[in-house]
Amino acid sequence: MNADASGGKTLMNGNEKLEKARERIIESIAQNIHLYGLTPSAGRQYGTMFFHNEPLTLDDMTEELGMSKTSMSTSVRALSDLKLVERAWKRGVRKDLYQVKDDWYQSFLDLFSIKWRRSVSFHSAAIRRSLAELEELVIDPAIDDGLREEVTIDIEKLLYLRDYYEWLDRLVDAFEDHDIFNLVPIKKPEKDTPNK
Amino acid sequence: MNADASGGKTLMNGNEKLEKARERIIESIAQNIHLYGLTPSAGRQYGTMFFHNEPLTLDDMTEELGMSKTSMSTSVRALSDLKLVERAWKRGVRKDLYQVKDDWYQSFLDLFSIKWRRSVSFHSAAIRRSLAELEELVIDPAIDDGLREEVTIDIEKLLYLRDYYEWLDRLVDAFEDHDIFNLVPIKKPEKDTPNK
DNA sequence: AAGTTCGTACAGTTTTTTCTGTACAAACCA
DNA sequence: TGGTTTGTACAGAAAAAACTGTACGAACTT
Repeated sequence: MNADASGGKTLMNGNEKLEKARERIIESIAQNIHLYGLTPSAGRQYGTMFFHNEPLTLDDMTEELGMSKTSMSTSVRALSDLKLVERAWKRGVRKDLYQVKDDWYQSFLDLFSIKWRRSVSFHSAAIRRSLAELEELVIDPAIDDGLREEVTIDIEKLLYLRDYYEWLDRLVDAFEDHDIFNLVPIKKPEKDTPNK
Repeated sequence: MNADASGGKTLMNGNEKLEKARERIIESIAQNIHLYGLTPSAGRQYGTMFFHNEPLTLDDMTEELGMSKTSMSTSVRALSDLKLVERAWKRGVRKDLYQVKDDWYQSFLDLFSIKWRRSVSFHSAAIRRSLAELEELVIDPAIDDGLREEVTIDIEKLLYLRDYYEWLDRLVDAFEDHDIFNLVPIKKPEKDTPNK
């Protein structure tokens, strides 16, 4: 079991060490993926795929994670919806193959875009409607002055919100268009240059 | 009940209209607050506070939302942790008073900062550790070449992640320092200027 | 066309989260 | 000091979410 031929100070062999180092990262992803609105299981799935150098099938994942194929199917779909994972092809393989997208910067931008764009348009629609209603209400001569004042205050608030979501929309634009990299540049493009 | 003195085309009176307009916004917030990691209930609580022009006590919220005081207490804490809500004081009132922070831009930046900063440092720590272990492992003469190659690949991956989180950290800086407003400016500062 | 294989819809179960009521400590009041 | 009032910890109930097994349609094989 613990036979260790080398004169090292550890009881673990090399494979175990590698596995442990990977496991730590995977667990770290699992614990933080809630920021992406995903479950720890999906995070573990992602992490597993991340360290596999070949694309995986649903059956592979079932094997690796000891979970049902149904679960693998649903969570790989969730990962794909957020563009964290993409399909791959390999000739001769009939099963669907999946692999992680390797550009994490882009994945982050995609996440941001998908999540917040949806939110902005949802909110904007609600604000537009309520604003229209209140602007109609405020000029209604039949309402009393106390109410009119309340309505006026609410209109102010909604105008503020409208501006805010308009700003948020432009922020998403800046992410989508990669303008954000002008403000916060990526240091090392892809390859690391030797010696500084 | 539906006595409507005005000659309007609606059956609702002014108060109902106002209430409906508010309700739409509140529900919109409730449906989207999951982006902040909060429950719809907390969102409704926030929305209710948003339209109240006076700070609210826990008992007020219990009244407004028909939920237990315990729930109000826990979710107002969650809202405070994300700096969406702050305590207020009013002389003569013994109870704790809460109100929404009125700067949504700042709230957004706070959220971003709180959520992602924590994530970055968590990930970075894991990466540092695993990287150290693997760099020790890769120079171990006792491991075979197949394993060494795998370890080398993983080290590459971890270096990539390290760069990525370093970038994310700088991105959070840019938000915290308000540099983001240089890239995506707020249009109307606070007050809306009449006639452009 | 019959037989496989694969992915997912769906219903039911397990697990997790949210919510409530009770209980109690701290602060205030008289 | 004894009596309120206020906020929250905690245990249990209710609600929601995650997960599994079965079933089935679609695509491929022969």
